[in-house]
Amino acid sequence: MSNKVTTRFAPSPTGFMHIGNLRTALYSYLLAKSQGGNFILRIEDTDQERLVEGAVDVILDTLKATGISYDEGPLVGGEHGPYIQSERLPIYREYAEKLIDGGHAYYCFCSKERLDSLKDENGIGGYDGHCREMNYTSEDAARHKAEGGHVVIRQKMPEEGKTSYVDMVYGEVEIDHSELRDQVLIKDDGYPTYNFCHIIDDYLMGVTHVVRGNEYLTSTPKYCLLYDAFNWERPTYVHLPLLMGKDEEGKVSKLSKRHGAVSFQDLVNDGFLPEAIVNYIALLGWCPKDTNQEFFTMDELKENFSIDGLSKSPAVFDYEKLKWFNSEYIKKLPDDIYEAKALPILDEICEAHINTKKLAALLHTRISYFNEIREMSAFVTSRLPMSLELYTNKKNKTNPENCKEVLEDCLPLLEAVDEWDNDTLFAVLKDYAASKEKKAGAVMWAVRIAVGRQSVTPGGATELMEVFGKNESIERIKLAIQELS
RNA sequence: GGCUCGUUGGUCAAGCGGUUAAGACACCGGCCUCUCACGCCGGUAACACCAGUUCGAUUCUGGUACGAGUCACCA
Repeated sequence: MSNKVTTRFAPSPTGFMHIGNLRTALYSYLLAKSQGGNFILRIEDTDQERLVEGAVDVILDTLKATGISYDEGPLVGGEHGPYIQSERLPIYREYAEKLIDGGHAYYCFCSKERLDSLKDENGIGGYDGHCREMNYTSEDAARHKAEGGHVVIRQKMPEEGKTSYVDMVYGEVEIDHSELRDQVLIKDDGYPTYNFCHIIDDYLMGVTHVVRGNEYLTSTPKYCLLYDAFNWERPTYVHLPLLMGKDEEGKVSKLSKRHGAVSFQDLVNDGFLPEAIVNYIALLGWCPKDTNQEFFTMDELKENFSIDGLSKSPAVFDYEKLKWFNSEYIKKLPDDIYEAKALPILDEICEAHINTKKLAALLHTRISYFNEIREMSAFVTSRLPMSLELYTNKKNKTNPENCKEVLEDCLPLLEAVDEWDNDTLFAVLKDYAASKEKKAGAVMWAVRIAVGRQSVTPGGATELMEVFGKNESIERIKLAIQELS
């Protein structure tokens, strides 16, 4: 086994990629790649009750979209395969038996019902060591099983003393053995628990640095004990601060579905760019050294990543800042790529006479995610109900009365326009304003409100008219005059 | 409840014994402008608390408070 830094990402195929998991994958990947190391993808599908069809593809697709490539794993293979835990069952069984032989584990026959009865009203508590000294043999276990009984293998925790380890982020963590329960290693259905198989796999796959969420901080001593029982060298632990979400009341807790769109797919479906998502989450819990840079490509992240930039305290996922990052990425998109994403949405919601290309251009600097185009284009797809109040603007000294005048004056001028484009329209209205000794703004305001029918529009009066085309623009102005009468 | 970890503006965060305590998002103001946005300029706003160590603590130690995580035949 080489000394190369080796990390892994070991998700459960749950059917969606939680943004917190994605961040763990990112950091794990970056830790390896920042040191020229190896990155492994392993699928942890030992919970048969939670299997979801197509879930592995979701993981694979997400990693591909974000540019997190793995050196070993499903599809690409590698020297430590298989990389799907359900295909490694005999391995776990073998090692569990070694532990039993060594006196570090034992068969337990306690039924689920018995275990449940041991819990307190809060659901806390559990196994009481009932089968600890029974020394059931594998024959006993087989017989009990055949008779319809429950059989699991449990780890035998030391009764006294404590175990400690040094985490790269949190420093020394020490847990008293009295806190440790005899955890299940192999379940009744024959599958291993996470607590057991991840250790076997990490060891066998040569993982040097275990990067995972901080929810494992206090259970890690149990894993250390397992390494010790096998006489294996413990890996280096890098626990990550949790990603939190904030609810309406302002309470923070582990980021979850109740906090809104928290899966990578949700975000992408809403029109967030994978690069923007990666950039944002990279900075949630990590900060580069000696620089204030905030825009990072994946290559730049690899160059700059280091463990000592990791934070200890939990970070609240801020949707607003993600939106800002995304809008910056959208603005940087070349026009053709931007249009390829924006136009289909506009074409879907707009009638044929709308100049969607022009509208898309107006929207380019205004949206923070592509689906925002839908709400921002509502005024285009239908003639919004409006209040005449909108015609009143202090700065331009406009009000419903003088706006009506302006519109009546401009209507014939506009009807006479053949070249229906922004520059021509602008010139026409500007000339009109000059001839009447009005402020250009006053004229533009009247027309913009009449055409846009809302206070804030993506673009000025003449830009909107270009988007609407001559017919619709004239119709809207006529409607406005009617409403003002 | 036990145990573990954490605590710099509303949010992300720099800081690693002596600083006017960075920067970003959000927010507010100004400029630009046919509105909004973009862009540019500026502003409001923070070291949880109490002891101790020290000439000096945001930085080190202890305690308190608050927050979070964990205590599964889930990972």
